[in-house]
Amino acid sequence: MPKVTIIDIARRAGVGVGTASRALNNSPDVRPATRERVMAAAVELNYHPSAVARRLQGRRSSVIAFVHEVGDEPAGDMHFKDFISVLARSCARQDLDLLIHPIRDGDEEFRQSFVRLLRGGRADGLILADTREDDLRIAFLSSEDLPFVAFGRTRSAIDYPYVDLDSQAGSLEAVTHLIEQGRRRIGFIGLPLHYNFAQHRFAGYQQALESYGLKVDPQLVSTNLHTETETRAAVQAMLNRSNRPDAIAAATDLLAIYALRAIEDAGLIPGRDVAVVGFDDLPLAAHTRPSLTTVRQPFDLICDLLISTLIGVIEDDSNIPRQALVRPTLVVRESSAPSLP
Amino acid sequence: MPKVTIIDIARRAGVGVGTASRALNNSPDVRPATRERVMAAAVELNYHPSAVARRLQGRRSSVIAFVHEVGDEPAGDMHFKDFISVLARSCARQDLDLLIHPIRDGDEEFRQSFVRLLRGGRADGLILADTREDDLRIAFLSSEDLPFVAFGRTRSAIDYPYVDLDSQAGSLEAVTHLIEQGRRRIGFIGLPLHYNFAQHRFAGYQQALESYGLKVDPQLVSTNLHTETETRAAVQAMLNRSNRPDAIAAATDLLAIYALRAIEDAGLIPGRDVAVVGFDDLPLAAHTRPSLTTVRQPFDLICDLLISTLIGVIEDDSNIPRQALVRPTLVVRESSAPSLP
DNA sequence: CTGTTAGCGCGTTCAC
DNA sequence: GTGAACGCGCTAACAG
Repeated sequence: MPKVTIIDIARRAGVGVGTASRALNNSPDVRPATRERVMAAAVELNYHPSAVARRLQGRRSSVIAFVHEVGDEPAGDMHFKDFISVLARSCARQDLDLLIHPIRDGDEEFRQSFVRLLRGGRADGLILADTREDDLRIAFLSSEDLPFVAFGRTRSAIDYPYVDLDSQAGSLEAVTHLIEQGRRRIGFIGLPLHYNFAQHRFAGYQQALESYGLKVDPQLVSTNLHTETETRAAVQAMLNRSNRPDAIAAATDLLAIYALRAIEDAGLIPGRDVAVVGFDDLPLAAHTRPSLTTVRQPFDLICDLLISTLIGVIEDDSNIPRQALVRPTLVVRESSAPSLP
Repeated sequence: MPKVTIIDIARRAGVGVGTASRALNNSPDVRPATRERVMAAAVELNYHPSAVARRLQGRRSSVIAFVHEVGDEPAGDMHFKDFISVLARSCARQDLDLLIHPIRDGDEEFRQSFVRLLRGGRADGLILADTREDDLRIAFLSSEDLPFVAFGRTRSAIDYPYVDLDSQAGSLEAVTHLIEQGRRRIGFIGLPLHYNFAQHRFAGYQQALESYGLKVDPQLVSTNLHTETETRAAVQAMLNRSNRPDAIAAATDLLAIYALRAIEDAGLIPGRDVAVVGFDDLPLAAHTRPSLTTVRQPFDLICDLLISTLIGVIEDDSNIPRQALVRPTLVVRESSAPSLP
């Protein structure tokens, strides 16, 4: 079966290709009757316009690439599938295709592939995930003036487009919630601080305590956690102190879940004796026992912002803000019950 | 900065566009000296060929789409990121771009988008994940004669291209390993059997027992597990029987990890009193305590096969087998220690 | 309102 | 060996 082009449907409808094109793209200047005939011809011949030809001709952008790093975090990434799916849906709404482009952790060969992608017209813009403190990719893209938006801030000096979760605000809200539940000795378990969001989440914790006149007890803070084993050990250590915490704020749901278990192992009742809050609202979080109070990232909003921002950058539209911060929402569940009198 | 095309570099090198093209694509009929000049001009002008124009002109395929379903499994999908990353690398090796195309669980509107993708030239072929027993997408693609390859068999009557893991063989090997370690009463915990791989994994378990003349005790089999809670309850029930199992085979690492915990909770030592094997070799599996014996999916091989098969289908190359079954490998760790005498 | 024509950037004939 | 010309499928610009 030969490929059916716009010429075929034009002939079939007895019109010129120009008219056919206009009819198909519902341009206003077409007589309804003519449009009908063209549309009919299109379905009859099972016509589907070539996206490639469209792009060559030089119209609107049509594909963007999602760039993420792939390292070897032992915990996998339970977010990824959901996030990418939401992002893809956001793209679809804008009639954009989503390309996936993983780069190896620390590998610096991204330059070639970025250029190939963008200059070669395979994609019109990049969404950068897993941003680091000093991100070479951002520096490179900025210097080459290639269109991108980062998901996550860095502490780079350059002013680049990004969308980020306001982790600090989320953490602040979660810990404030603990305090309002009557908790006073609140510990913190976190990821290595070279992740920006890890810093922000820790900062929110500090801010919450300070605003209530509570002191941050260094003994109750552990911020360099990687594995489950490390985390449980850290929590255990806190619990063994004579003046043990009555609540623990975790930088991540995963850490929070480990904490839940460690608390149980120590013979205490998580949620009652020691309250716990997480961060991320993994699908898992609603199913733990006790279910986990946590901070939810509004993926839909983030993805929409990511795309609209990127489009703004691509089209050089100065009306669209180049930066956006998204407030997360607190989801209260069982693990943060009020403190017993 | 204006877009630099092949014409620019031709002029710059003082040759015709034809020659420039040949030089760039290292066609044999070009004098070395000429080629040098062209190449030099290309780097000088920072030239990057337009992938779009290339495709329009009608050369080789350049992008394939990965289609997956997104439902609401509570456990997230810890595989996804790794898998997609490996797949993307396989694509990159073939100079292919990878498009991501999620469809909602059970949503039947995929037809339009598939056609738009394939007929519209946005992608040249599809990789179908999350295949179901009776998969409408496969039926549709086959009937429309659109190029695709499925990751996973179904029990469809149609003969379609697929790559799949030989789950049964993997499960057989794992359970055989348990038996050889001296285990005799082996339980099985599995996912709902409407997943094809769930059936295969269960079948492998049965096959192993039978080949050693052991009976499958229905009391020791639970195959409709979803959540951690359900799984722990199921394992607990097995453990409470007077004649408790001395090993448990799980259809999934996640289930296996839940089992590990349930065994601990029952006051038994996992790996010693009750051996456990999983399936998948999640990054997590090496870090549990005891570390988890499991069955590893060779992602690299699977991805390469997926792509080569798909290319075969696209190019209608009858030399490339349309079906492939990949044997997984057993990874022995601590959770399957020998049975005590 | 509609038909015709000129590119978009490239690979590929076909003559030289 | 190399240059010129054509066509991939489509949209935009210009005539009618």
